[in-house]
Amino acid sequence: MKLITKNTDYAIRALMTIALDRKRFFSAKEIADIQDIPYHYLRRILQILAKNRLIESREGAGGGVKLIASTSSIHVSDLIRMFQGDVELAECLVKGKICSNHKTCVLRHEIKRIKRIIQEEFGKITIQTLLSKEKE
Amino acid sequence: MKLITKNTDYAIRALMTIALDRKRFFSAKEIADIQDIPYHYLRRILQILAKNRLIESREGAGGGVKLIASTSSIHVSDLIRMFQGDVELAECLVKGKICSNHKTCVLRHEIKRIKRIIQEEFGKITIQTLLSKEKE
DNA sequence: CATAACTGATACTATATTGGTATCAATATT
DNA sequence: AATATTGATACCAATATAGTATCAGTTATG
Repeated sequence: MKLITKNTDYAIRALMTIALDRKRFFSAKEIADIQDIPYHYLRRILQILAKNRLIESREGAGGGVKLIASTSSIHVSDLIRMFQGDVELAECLVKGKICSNHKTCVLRHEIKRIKRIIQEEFGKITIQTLLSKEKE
Repeated sequence: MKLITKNTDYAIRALMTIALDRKRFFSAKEIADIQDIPYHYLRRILQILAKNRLIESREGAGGGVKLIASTSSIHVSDLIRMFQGDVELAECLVKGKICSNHKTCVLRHEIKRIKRIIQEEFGKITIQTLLSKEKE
């Protein structure tokens, strides 16, 4: 059971890296080197973060990305949603046949409840949290 | 994010089905028909449940599987472990290079905590629970 | 203004995981 | 002997994740 995939993980690490200096632009290459993330893969991740307005990018020499969202407003749950899709509502299988019967729905209900918990827990963790705990 | 995969789901439904009559043997075909699960796939799942001593199987005509574990002793967390592997400890990437640095470990720590919670929550749900809630 | 250092967009490939099918031998019932 | 079953196992398909490559466009700077 995998809660966090590599792309989410890379996104978190990239954000933590550029949070260290909010003023300047970090190039993808620089971040990739620091965090040992495959360059091209990271580039795509950064593009997604940019589209979601967490970072701002600048093209051209001396360009790169810089953080625009506040570290405490970036919740890990948001990143998971961005990169792994939302808490997928386990569909009631088999053309409604099963679902009309209560059996599976009980399970679905429980799953939904647990997903809500997970969402909440990951919602408590922000880039800020991670950075501050790191210092301790 | 997928918490429960189809094989776990099928296993749960198969167990709920055979729990309805603990005395007799249900053939894989019968269960597959009732629950609309692909026959061959279900067969493999039943073999795993048998190896884990949740059900007992009998070969030959009139054979099949029957429940031997008590419904309240079968926790969904166990089934998840059986079919989806255990709470995978997100390995500290990149040959220790990253992990020596605290950054990622903070995240790993949080993930472990959340996995523990999930494990606990799924541990609260048993086949018994599902069957009784179904009746309400 | 040419060049180098960048990102945007996008297409492609590789690998892993999950879901599903098929087959044959062995066993029990009738 | 025929039939209905499981055991074991190999295979294939679909999907998701991870990673690579390329080209066009942009900006800084010598």
